[in-house]
Amino acid sequence: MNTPRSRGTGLPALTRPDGTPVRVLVVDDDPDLAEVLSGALRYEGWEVRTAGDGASAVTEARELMPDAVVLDVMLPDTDGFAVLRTLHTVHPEVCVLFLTARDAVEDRIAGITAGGDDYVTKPFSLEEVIARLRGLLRRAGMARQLDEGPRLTVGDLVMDEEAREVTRGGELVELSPTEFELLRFLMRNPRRVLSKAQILDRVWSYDFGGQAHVVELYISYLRKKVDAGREPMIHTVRGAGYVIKPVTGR
Amino acid sequence: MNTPRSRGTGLPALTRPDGTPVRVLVVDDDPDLAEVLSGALRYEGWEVRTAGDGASAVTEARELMPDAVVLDVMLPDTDGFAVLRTLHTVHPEVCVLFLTARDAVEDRIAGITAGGDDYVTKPFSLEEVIARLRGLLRRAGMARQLDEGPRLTVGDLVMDEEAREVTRGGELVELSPTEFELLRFLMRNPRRVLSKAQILDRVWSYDFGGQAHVVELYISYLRKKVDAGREPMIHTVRGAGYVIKPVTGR
DNA sequence: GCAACTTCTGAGCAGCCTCTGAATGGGCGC
DNA sequence: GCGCCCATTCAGAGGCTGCTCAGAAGTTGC
Repeated sequence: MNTPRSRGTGLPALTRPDGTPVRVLVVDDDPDLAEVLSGALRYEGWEVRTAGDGASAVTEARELMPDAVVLDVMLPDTDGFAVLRTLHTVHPEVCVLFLTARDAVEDRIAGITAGGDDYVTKPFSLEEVIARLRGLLRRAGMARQLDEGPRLTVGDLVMDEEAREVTRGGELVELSPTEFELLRFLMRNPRRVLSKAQILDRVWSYDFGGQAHVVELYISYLRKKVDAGREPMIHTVRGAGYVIKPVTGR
Repeated sequence: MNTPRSRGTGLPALTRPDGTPVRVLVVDDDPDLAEVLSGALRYEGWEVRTAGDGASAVTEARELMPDAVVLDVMLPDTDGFAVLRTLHTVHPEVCVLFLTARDAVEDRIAGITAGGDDYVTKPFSLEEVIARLRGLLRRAGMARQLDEGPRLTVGDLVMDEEAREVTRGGELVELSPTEFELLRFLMRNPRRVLSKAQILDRVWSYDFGGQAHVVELYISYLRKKVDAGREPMIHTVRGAGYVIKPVTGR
């Protein structure tokens, strides 16, 4: 009860300095997407509210005083830039993660994100959004009390998220982007069996239409690189999914 | 917790002698530009306020007692020089960084800035503004506890910001202005993967409309000069961006 | 006003990454 | 022990990313 834990992951939750849950506001005019996002963020143990347009976003923000805002650039009433400015005048400390279409006018985004803010292009994977948000909050000084900082460790497997570097037993392991994200998801849930459906939902973009077969494929890629010639850390649970756990700890 | 760190970078933050964050006032009548600037400065771990005209600038300055002011020369009510004079009577210690159009009366600027202040011509890059501000504050005796002064080091790569000189393993490396600024940004964030979008935001002018392709190009220029025939320090992380790190450091 | 340099665009190319399909292997229920 | 089904792996197509070259346009300094 002392170290707060997020509901979903086995890791200590990322909380505010006073121990209360991180507060996030999700702003998107697509209710389905907002629902998926807020579900995933609640799973992280965070307090989430949603808004469908710029006006209610500002209202909600005033009331909730969120630590971070996930903000679609294209809104029915205004654009994200105006909302950002209002938010910052109301609450200068808030971090903003923008959601934008890949081919959207990137130069405008470029200006917006110049500060501590960040953006993700649609379609994104939930892991990516969560990772970016965690990065933003960490950099804003939110992570303080519990930090392993930006480093994930399972046994002798270490992932440095900022440097995007993975080592096993001190040896460098080179991973492709998807492999990296898959491993990150596994490592953020050590000793927990993750179903292929869960993995697909989290690691692949929400509009991915493919089969669960890709997960198997990428697990096999990971094994070749991470477990190669060593005591395996990635295990199959037949009919259920996959787990990662330290070799000794069993 | 002893050495204060800036929010964004892993570097020690530049703070006031008493350890509190540097305080900066941004004065520009373009709210978008003011927003981008203050975002970037907050990212450095500084305390920022903004003002849109000369009158509120003076009011804000009286209240905040900033260490530095970023001041647009063209303001709706007065010009920057009048503001400067008022500021100096209120608060003689303050440093001023002027923002000015390229073809503005440069001799007037030159006269004013003789007194230790500095100026940057629009359109500027955020890295440039930040570097100038750091320089001003350092020269005003703000740098105190930390570091290295005007020298950045990553492995055997050394950058002297004031002399605008770069050496690798003692050998001089000659760089064009853009190359220099790109390398500075990389070296201020060692071991951290920087996306092309991030790099564009920071190193190129805020009005640059071009593509991320230029970043690749300039990275290749840098490699030819910095890594030429040596163990490479600049690494590509496919799908993520670029990192600089010392060769030995793994 | 000329020369040297700097910056940026476009095109081509090489290699990597992702995903599909199919063949093979292995565990588990019956 | 048999057969089914789940899981693993291979091979290859296609797309995409990043690197480099060449050249045009703009800028600076003499």
